[in-house]
Amino acid sequence: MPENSTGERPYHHGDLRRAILRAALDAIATDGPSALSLRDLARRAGVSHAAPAHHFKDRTGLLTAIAAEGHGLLAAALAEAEGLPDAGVRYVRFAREHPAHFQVMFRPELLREGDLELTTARALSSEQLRMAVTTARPEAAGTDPRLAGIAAWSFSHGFATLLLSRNLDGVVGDQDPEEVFRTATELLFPSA
Amino acid sequence: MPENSTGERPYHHGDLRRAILRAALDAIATDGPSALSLRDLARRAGVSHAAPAHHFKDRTGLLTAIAAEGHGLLAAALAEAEGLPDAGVRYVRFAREHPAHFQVMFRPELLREGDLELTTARALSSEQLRMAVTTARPEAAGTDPRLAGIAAWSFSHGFATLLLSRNLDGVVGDQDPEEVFRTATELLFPSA
DNA sequence: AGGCAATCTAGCCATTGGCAAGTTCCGGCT
DNA sequence: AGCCGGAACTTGCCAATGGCTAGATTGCCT
Repeated sequence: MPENSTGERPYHHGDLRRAILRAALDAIATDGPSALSLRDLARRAGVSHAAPAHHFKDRTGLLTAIAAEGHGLLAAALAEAEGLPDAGVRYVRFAREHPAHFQVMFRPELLREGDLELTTARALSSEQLRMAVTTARPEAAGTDPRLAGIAAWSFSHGFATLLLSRNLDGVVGDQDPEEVFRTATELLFPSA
Repeated sequence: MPENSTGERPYHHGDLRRAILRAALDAIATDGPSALSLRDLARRAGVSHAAPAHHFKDRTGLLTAIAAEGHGLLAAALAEAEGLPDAGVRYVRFAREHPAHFQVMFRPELLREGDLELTTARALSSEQLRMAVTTARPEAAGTDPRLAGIAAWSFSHGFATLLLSRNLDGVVGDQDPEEVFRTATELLFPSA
């Protein structure tokens, strides 16, 4: 008898997986992945401490699921990009809009490397990365696209990383980070 | 009586602080900062589990000390740089030679932000960063040095980060990462 | 209606970080 | 020399965590 009147929660949560994910993203965004506590997530969702394990095997499983989701979101964002600079802007925007995903996606030591969902999602996003570089620089046919890709990715990734870790606060000031990135991009890739 | 003949360790370690630091750098370099266990470090050094706390208040204190040391090392490395591209190369080289330091230095959530040693060491390295940019680009007088600094730092930091997190393995292959970075730099900063 | 599998709970264990109180030792001062 | 203050280290403790196992509950499918 669920005693549904007031306060009493039903035995089955209904959407625990998503609830845990939401809480995890929230916690990671504010305190980083290291501070993530499965038991705390369970408490927030109002379930027992062992409940999360049923949806994500372990801590690593949870982080892996987040990383996979992140790669999917990133791939979608990059797919709409028009030109290399725009792809970079979208990369940075993704990092700002999904800081928790971003902080987890590129940390192999936190992830279950063999995971299928992760592998396929990662393949998607890398493919978009590659696409953005190869299709968008017809005028620079002489340069190695592989090298250009490394350069563009390093630049965007570095900016996003430094931004999220608040290491650019002093330099960017109150300007819009996205705009700063855009102008910096024009400095490095004077194609536009 | 220390019973110095065989096996028996003296009550005082002699150089515990350094021993703990060495062990910590080792552990972080292989498993990342999240996997760091104070008790494990104590075991490795052959002391009790509470001994480390005497030299570094807590986990945060240890990581803060490492970060401060790292900023000092980075500042020293950058001080010898000749030109912006060379500074970038040295930045990447520093990350490869001191991966543990590098992985900790730019993670505020792991550090005691008020710490004096950290603050001063960080001031040193940022100053060298700024120097490398402002002094090395006389021909591009028109461009905002602040923006050029962001661009250069983002690029170098991104490359170093992606390299350490093994996200460039597939792209760099068996080439020398430093050489790859150098040629990528020439692509972005066609001054050389 | 019956049963099965997914979902969730309860309890246990090893490990960890951090704190407090006690012990050993070094070094300086008289 | 003797002593004494403080630094270096230890032992013991507590709360919290991740992960495992066994058991309870429930929705769903036939």
